[in-house]
Amino acid sequence: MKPEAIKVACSNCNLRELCMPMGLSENDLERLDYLVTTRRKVKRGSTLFSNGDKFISLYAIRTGFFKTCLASEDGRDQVTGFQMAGEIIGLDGIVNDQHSCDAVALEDAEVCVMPFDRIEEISREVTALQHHVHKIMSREIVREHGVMLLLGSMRAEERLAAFLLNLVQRLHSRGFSQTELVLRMTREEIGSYLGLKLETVSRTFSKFVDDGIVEVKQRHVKILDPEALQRMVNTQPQCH
Amino acid sequence: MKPEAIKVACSNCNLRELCMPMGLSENDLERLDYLVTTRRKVKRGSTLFSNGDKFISLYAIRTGFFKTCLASEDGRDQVTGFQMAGEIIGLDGIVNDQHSCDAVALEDAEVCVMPFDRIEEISREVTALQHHVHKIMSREIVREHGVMLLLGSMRAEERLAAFLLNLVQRLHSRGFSQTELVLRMTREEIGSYLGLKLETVSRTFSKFVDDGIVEVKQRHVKILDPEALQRMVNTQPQCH
DNA sequence: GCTTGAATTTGACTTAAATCAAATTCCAGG
DNA sequence: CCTGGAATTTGATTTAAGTCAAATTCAAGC
Repeated sequence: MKPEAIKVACSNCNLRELCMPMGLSENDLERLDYLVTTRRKVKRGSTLFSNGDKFISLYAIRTGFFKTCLASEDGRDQVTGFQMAGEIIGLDGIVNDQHSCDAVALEDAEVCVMPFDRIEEISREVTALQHHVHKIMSREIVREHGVMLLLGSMRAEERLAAFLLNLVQRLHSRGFSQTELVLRMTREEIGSYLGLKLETVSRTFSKFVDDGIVEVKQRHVKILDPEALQRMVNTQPQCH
Repeated sequence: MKPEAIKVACSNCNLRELCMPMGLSENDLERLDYLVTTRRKVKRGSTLFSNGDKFISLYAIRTGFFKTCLASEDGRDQVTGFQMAGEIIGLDGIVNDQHSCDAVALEDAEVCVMPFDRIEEISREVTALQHHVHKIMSREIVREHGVMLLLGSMRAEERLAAFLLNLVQRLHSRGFSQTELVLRMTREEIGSYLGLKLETVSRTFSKFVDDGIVEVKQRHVKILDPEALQRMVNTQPQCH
């Protein structure tokens, strides 16, 4: 796995607004260019890092789509998240200096490699970066709270609705359509993330189609009635 | 809510090993005493902070027991964690400068108030603190991964077994018994955390008692067969 | 353009947990 | 010590999702 030896500059990357703190001075911006040492390409299906790997770097996703998943000793497998361009991956590794999950590319991807000791070094000097790192970690904690709410108290339809809305919202903030998306993952991976079996995911998609809420052609999804999805997520099922 | 005006020193606190980084120089240790501005007492049943409150400080729990919970717009409620002495609470607030969950004391408690701007300031100068803050946040992320696995793929018995083992393990590392514990929360709160209804929690406790795995007298639990619990967590149900 | 294996859909049936309901136990406060 | 409300337990029943199985669609490689 030979890292590409491209010299990289965050300062003129078009994902800057997603990865990096805003409103930096010229001088600080220059410092940040030293965060990313190299880029690394990850082929679809291969792992960026695996459970047990030594933790060295965080990764900013430049292109492509990842899943992170946890495998317990027995065969159980839980997808803990799906990550797309502009998002940071690898935070799980900090606490024990080794990764505790697998990060698998669901399509050919490229990431910016940011050695964590360098992140720590620069954030001692650039306050905006320090804030930013803290916010990224806090955001991940809050996201996971949301997933706990989903897994702990929602029914299958609500889970899938929340999942679809979350995906299009993130895609939309990256300039993609608010109503159409291509799923990068299988029904089984969606199911693992949502705590459902793949058959249930498939059936729930079919139900949405019957109800005229979405159109589904394989992995292509068009959302016809976003409000209906939103209502499912917001509304407690039925109060008897 | 008048904060107590006690001068506080982490350097001779007996929870130091749980809250604070290890192996500091005399000099650095002294700096850390400026982290905690005040202590605050929280009565059983009242909140340390609520969803929407402005985020100012992290809190180190000195005594007592908390739950954090998320309330969605509809009535749904999800307990996202239980926290005990030596643990840090409030990380959810960093990302949006306001808290996104409620922290409720389940018994009379006292916390050390650590203004976050001061944490950031000192961690720019004391590298060990910087590392420590990062590790604490990463640990929370990894903990939540584990909860996702639990909620996404475990059956009721496995969830409760994992819950009990986690509690005694944390209590044990605080010098308490490895086999006996007093639950600080109701069956309903346990259920909310585990994604189960309170009746299911109660039934599962009863089953464990029938099987001779635990003794339960109200909130007092004695674990008779920890290995049995461990097997439940480790072992995939039955492979047909 | 076939072929093959993977992914997906759909149906029939089962089951774990939820729901509804009632009885019991336990405290906290008068 | 007694009382009332909350917490807990237990039982009967329902239901959402899981399981098992088969058919269908799709996509990648020859």
